[in-house]
Amino acid sequence: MYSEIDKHLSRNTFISEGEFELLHSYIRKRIVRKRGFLLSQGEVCNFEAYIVKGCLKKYYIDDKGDEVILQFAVEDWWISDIGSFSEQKPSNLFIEALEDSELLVIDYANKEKLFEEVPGLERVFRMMIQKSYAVLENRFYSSIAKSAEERYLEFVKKYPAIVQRVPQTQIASYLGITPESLSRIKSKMFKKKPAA
Amino acid sequence: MYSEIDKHLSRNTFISEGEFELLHSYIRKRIVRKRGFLLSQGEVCNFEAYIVKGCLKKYYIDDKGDEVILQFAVEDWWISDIGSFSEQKPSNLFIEALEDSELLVIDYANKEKLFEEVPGLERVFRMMIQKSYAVLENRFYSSIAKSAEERYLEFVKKYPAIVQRVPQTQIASYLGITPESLSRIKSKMFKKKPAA
DNA sequence: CGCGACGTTGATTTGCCTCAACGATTGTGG
DNA sequence: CCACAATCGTTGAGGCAAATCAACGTCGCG
Repeated sequence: MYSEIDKHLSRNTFISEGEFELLHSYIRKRIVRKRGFLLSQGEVCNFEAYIVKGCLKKYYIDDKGDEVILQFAVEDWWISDIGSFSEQKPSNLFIEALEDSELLVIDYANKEKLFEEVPGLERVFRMMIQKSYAVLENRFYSSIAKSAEERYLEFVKKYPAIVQRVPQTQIASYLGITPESLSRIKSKMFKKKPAA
Repeated sequence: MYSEIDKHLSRNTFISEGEFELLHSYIRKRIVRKRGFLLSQGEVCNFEAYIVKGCLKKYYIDDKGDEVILQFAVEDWWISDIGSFSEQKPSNLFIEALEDSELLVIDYANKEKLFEEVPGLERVFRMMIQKSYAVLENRFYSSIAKSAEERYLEFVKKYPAIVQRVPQTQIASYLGITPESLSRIKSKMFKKKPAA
């Protein structure tokens, strides 16, 4: 049950057996059923969740009442509202399971304690978030500079697994376009280059 | 000369006199004249820079040869290409001074050493980047879900000082619209609600 | 079995871009 | 110190990518 997260966290830094045990004592397992919520708007996000199995989405509801999907997350990813978590203030976001999911969660207090007792992990988490920051920057660059079609192609290339697992409507929302537009983009692509 | 950065870094964590001195020995002052470059495309970003005085922009050049501005930074902010810095690989970005600027910079090796010797600062920097992440997330949400006009209003509200200091063309680039569009947006706003 | 979610397609609208021209301001070299 | 160039902001005309509104077939789930 812990093997994946252990491997995930020790990718760049040595962590001893004892430290792993400490880590395990600070995290707990959590199951969320399809359509279940890990976080709802208005709550303080009190966790960072590592996904052992399953698929979730993070989104907010815009003025028009539509979902705007910000992130999909599958196995071996983390999901959280970092802003809400790190400042311990209410979130505007929802995190909802798209499939039955199995998570390992750590809460704010335990994360603090863990860093005190295993300083090496503070480094690991700092590097993780630096990496996330760079990824988000790249996504941001695409979103301002590229057309809907380019963004879709990029998405398919980057996350082929998610394209399989998630309905098209939701991918459209993630890309910031309407489902109708995505449908048209796909049919146009298909005419141009009949499958690879 | 160090008073601002000391205050900045000790906002959330206690740092002793001796630790501050260590910090000062690892950073160095740097002056960049208006239109001077702190980073150019192709270089590895080997610094994180704290702005004591001045104003800079970070941008890349898109396929059409246009500047796409990703960040403005003024006094008491940090600027760097985090992706390039943390992975020590070439950057796609430029960082250029919009005014004569005075910076305090720390390079990769010194930052590592500093964290080893003052673990409390690892925490400070982790929190800083978490904060930056949250800010970037918010900006990203706006860019996919909001109209040009909404984004401009948001910008004016959030960074009134920058609106004063930076030409409109550059703000347009930051907002992901053309200067012409921004001009029209402003004139339309002015008709609707003749100043506040 | 029936209802709601999903995907597709068509007609129309719209927000923003592109291209172009022009006046005002800033900065610079002779 | 002036002249000229470059930068900046504005305005107009026309075009295009994607949104909106609407209708319809399919599928899977309760």
